[in-house]
Amino acid sequence: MNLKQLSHMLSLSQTTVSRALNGYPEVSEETRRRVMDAAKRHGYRPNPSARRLATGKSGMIGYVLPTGAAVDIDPHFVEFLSGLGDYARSHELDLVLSPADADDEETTYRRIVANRQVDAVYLSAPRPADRRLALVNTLGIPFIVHGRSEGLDFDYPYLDIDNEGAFHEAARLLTQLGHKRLALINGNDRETFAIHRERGMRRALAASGLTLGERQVCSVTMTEENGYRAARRLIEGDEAPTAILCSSLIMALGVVRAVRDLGLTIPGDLSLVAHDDVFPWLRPENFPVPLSTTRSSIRLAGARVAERLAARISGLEEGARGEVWPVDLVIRGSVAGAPV
Amino acid sequence: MNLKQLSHMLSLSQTTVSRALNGYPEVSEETRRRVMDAAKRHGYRPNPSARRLATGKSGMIGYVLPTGAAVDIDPHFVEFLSGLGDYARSHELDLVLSPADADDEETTYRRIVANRQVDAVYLSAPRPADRRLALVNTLGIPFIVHGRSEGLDFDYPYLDIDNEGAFHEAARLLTQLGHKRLALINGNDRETFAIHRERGMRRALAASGLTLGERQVCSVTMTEENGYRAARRLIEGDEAPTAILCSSLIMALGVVRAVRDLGLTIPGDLSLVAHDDVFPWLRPENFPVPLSTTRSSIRLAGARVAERLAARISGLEEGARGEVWPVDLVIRGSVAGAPV
DNA sequence: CGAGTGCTCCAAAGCGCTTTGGCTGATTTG
DNA sequence: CAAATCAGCCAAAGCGCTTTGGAGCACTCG
Repeated sequence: MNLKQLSHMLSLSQTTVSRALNGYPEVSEETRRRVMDAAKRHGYRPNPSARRLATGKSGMIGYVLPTGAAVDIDPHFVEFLSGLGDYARSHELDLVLSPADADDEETTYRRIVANRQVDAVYLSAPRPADRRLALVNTLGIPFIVHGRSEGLDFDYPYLDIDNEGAFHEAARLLTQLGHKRLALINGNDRETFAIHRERGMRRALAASGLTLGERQVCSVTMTEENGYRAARRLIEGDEAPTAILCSSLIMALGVVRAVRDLGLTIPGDLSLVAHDDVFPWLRPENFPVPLSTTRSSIRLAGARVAERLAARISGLEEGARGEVWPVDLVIRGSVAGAPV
Repeated sequence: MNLKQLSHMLSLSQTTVSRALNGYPEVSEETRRRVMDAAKRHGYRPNPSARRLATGKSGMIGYVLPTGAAVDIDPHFVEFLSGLGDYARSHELDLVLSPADADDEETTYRRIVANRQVDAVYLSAPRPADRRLALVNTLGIPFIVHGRSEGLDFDYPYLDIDNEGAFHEAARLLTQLGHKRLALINGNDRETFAIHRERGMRRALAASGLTLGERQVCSVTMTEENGYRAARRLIEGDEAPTAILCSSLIMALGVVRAVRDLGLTIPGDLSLVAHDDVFPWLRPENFPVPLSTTRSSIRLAGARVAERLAARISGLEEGARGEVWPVDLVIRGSVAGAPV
């Protein structure tokens, strides 16, 4: 069933039918109703390729997926996707994942924009002075960044959580509990979120006249194993920390294992706070000792990004609005006063 | 730069240019070279919407993503995606995720097929007599199933791992070690993979004259928490098992925690084997006691599915070929003889 | 009463590509 | 040597939709 057939059986022109369906004003309400009715009854659905060809719009949002033998997609991605999908579903938006060589995402961005495959894109895991943002910005396609960059000479729309504030609060709590030697097990410190977390932590320490030594900061890919290694290195080094901030629950698993292996206890010997993106399959309250966290649902962020993307596509949102969500600090059993 | 412009500057017809570019034979080699050259030099790229409209092909593969407030996307998905992306990237294939209400995926399948949005689709997590397969099969779009269904009156192409064999082997090992009371912590038993695993396990037990009681089998969503609960229920019940098979590493985390909470040890009091899909961020060898596993890389499966999908699209693969991959049984410290 | 004003609706021109059905001029073939 | 064949190219017809530029037809108003 296509437009031609439909309009023919209604004895109307394709123009009128098209307009009726797309809510244009120059068609009478009665006609519109008739058309809508017939369309529904015959299950008419406009062919998206044709529409795209005519309008240039696709009803899809894009994401360039860095891939490669050595590249692992972040497990956070799937939760973000859940949220995105939640919103997208109710608006008949599809998501196009364009796999790209992790070393050369630019070509892919150019391609999907040139091809008009998608109406908008979102970017994630931005770095300071991220070239992708500059590219996408000049390419002129609507976009939203999940996270923030830094040191760019233009503004852009983003959604981020207050990573700095979160780790500031967490560190402040620990210093208030008397901890003097803190350490940070962070994610990849080329990404802005990690930089912000470190910054927040340093600021809190500075307020108590403390500092964070170079050796008290680890920056690694967020795996259980890396959490374990980092924790061992920290604890077995001189100046062993009495409290650790950790950038992910998965790494926290490794920290907990390391602490156990070393015969220490949480929170007796070590206080631990980790960031929780709220996974359904791994929850901080179920850690051997319930884990204190800075919490922010990455899933909700996904839904919000989709919502804003949709708004930008339809012209409802414009400009470079940045949105920063506060992060909850949730205290559980894994923190205590500094050991004496 | 579009076809018209390009053909004009070459003083050729659009027909000829199009044919030259698409490798049709009715164009001389010299002309072809000239055209190819000019196309590359001017960075000509055919507009995919136009091409799609004309050919009906899109260069994209589709996946219907079940979503909903209560629906969590399986974290395995992201690893599968890594593999899929790896292959897709090198073949300029994009992946379209169409979010669907988890209770009504059919509408979405119909939509994406009717719309010709994608050239092929893949389905995952099939159930016995899965209606989606029947639907997709009659819809006539190329597809591949990751996993298998059962009880369907037609054949279909799939890629699966030997779940039954894997759990058969694992269970056999345990019985050989003298275990008499085994238990299974399985995934959702409405999905075929879970059924196969249980079947394999029962078969192995039967061979030793043992059986698996109803109460020795748990079927739950694969989260850490559910693993913990299931383990506690099993161990604290009467007829506590001396060995547990577990369908995922994430649940195994919970099992380990439960065992600890109860003051027991692995493998002294309980032997544990889990299925490992090979996540980069959680590895069985890094469990407190290195975990024995049945191992199969879900990432490789993703790549293979993409490869076969591409083959089907271009007509290189036909028919209902099923492919079943063997699963490695990897013995580590978490199994031992049955306690006396 | 004639011009102006809305309101509906339509024919036709794209959007950029592929593909069908020729049309040429050169080469073979009986 | 006329007829058949063939390689190489082209014009034009779609694919199914949106959108431009009117057209027709009441009505209103000075």
